[in-house]
Amino acid sequence: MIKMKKQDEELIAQHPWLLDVSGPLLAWYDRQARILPWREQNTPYRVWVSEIMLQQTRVEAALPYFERFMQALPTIKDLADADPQLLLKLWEGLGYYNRVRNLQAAARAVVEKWDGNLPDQYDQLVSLPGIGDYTAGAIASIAYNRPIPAVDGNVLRVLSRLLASRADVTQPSVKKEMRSLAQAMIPSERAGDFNQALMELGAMVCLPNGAPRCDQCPVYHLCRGSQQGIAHELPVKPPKKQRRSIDLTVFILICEGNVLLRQRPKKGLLAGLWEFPHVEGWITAEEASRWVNQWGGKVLDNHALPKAQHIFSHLEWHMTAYKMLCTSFPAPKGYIWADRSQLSGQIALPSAFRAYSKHLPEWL
DNA sequence: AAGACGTGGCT
DNA sequence: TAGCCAAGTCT
Repeated sequence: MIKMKKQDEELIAQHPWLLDVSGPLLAWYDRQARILPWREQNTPYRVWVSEIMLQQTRVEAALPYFERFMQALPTIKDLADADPQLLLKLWEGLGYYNRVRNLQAAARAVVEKWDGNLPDQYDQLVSLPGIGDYTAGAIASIAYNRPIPAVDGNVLRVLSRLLASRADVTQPSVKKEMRSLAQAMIPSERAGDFNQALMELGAMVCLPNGAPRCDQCPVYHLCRGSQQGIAHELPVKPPKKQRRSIDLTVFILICEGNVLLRQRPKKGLLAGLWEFPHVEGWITAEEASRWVNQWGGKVLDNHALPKAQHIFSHLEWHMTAYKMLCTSFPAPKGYIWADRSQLSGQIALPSAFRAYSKHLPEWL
């Protein structure tokens, strides 16, 4: 029996009926759980990689990446030794690219400190880069069946509704309380299944956007939110702030079957990925040609492309672009002339330029 | 504490 | 169309 902190005991004592959730929830999970590759084979490494991929990312989006990643890098040692550019290529299009950098940094630490074996202790897991409170709990419980809570957005939503709580779930203090409650709810013999069942319920039944499918819920009878008719209003979150908007002019420079690309800085947005050269603001075709002249090339043909936009979480790019066929010139420092095969095998381009990059096969 | 950090799907 | 938001972490 895991010892509970005194505050935790008092907290769950206020909601003793929450202890009735695990029974029906696990019975539902046993019937309805999706078959997922990291569930079929829940080795610590596979669980770890899946949890990192699933951070702020839907299962359907992560699925193809997971299979490819595990095939390319079957062990933690392989991950530790991998070429960082290959890692970015394996992550291309998944977003939040720091995740894969941290994954490798953590793999190297695991090889050094624990001979390549992922630890099973929360404190050791949470000390690794990219593994926060949620992920440490998820790995400890799912891979090692340790009774540690794994409270993600799904669980916050499910618990808010079960409790009919209007507390702001983005507040760390509220998350902390939810973690304490989730901790107390864990049946120690099936910790991993219970945590996954809570998340699965949130993903499949207790849906966000005011659309819970309460008629399908195995713990409907225990849910204060549905009893009070407010489940669809929960959880409560503060309104989002407005995004910053940036105008960009993108240069698609093409010369003899190659396109000019440059690597983004090591830190910040899309760090380390490759991109089309661009300048801030919208400029004319003549001004764009002048940039090429400055690099030592002559524009043979200049074609304005349709405007495109890309929405990030915190900013928006409004892009216009010129496709310019030009004479050969040496790539400036930090730039490369990339051909088709490099693009398909080594160069990781962010989806932000997809409106233009999708045409590269025809242009090269 | 609040903002940076991607992307795609759904309403 | 525009907004919401998903198995969060780091600074």
